[in-house]
Amino acid sequence: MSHTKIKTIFIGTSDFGIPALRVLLKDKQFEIIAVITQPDKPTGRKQILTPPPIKAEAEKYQIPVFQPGRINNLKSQIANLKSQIIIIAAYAQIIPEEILNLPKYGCINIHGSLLPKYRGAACVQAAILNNDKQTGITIIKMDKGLDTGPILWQDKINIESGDTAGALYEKLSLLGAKILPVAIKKYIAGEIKPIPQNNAKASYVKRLKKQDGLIDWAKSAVEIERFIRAMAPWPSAYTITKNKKQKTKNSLMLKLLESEHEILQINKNKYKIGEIFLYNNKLAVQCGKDALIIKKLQLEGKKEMKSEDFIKGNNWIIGSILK
RNA sequence: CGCGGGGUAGAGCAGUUGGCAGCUCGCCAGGCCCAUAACCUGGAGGCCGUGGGUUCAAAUCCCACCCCCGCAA
Repeated sequence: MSHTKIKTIFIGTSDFGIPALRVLLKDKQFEIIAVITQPDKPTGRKQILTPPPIKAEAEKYQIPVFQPGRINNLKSQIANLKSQIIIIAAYAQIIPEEILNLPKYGCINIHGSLLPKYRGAACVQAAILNNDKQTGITIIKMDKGLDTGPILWQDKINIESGDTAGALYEKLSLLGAKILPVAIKKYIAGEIKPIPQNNAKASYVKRLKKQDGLIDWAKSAVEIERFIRAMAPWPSAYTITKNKKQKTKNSLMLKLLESEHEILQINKNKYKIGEIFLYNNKLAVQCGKDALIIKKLQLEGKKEMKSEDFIKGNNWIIGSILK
């Protein structure tokens, strides 16, 4: 390992990359010469122009920040920086091949799944949805494909039974920060050789949309419980219910935030699929198989609340059918 | 000026042709019962988000502001 610092550019947008960025900033073997992130965007209810989390972090350390609308436009400047390596974590833009080839050691990506499984954006959610017992972080050397580059390092993490996508995302973010410097150093020292991914085992998960959170009550309670965790905190699992005041509104969106499945010994003909009923004073919904006990929910325009509290003022909902 | 919902008892909600502030749950006391988280009776608990205005009279109508939330991003 040389005594000079590794000149590094960090590219990322969401807070997923923040722990990794911090670790690199503290590590004396790295010198972050620039951070590239998405442009500030209007966000929140007032549409206030807000910088991406990574930018806010970089500015604390007076690191130069670039925010190109398209990273391709920044090609020459990246070349001028003469970085030896580029780290990418959740940037939300495709990096063109010409840029990938600029740094001596190439571009390194932190990905939140055990590649080649779950290439793409919704990798964390996919692991929960598919009932995986483990997921992890894969450090790859990027090539022109989407998350297809050869693997430098991989580390696993257990998925706990109550893990939401949000919780898992955070754990993975920390895991990524832990293994990233190790992987890079070993790679630069020539101690590890990138291993090509087995494309035959690859799967791809596309970015989620709000609409993907719609619950299908015909599925089993076990599946829906998992679905709710996978959609939390975003896009969040939701269902549609008729409003009590049907004259003014047709329907309301009901977000389900936390639940537990329970195998109920009830007559199959007692409740219809999607029907809401009380079970031990708790809110329950009949699913295709078994029933789901709802613990926490949120009505459109309201704060999230425990289902017991919700019932106190909304018992009209009992007996209605969710679709 | 991005669109929209909301602030009423500890919690969740009703209550707009202005007219004594209600419901469910919880809480307190008593009763019933072998017993109870069940049931009955009684009770406490409110600046109706804030400040103005209209009115004999405002939770309700008008104006301004604060706070919370959904969509969107």
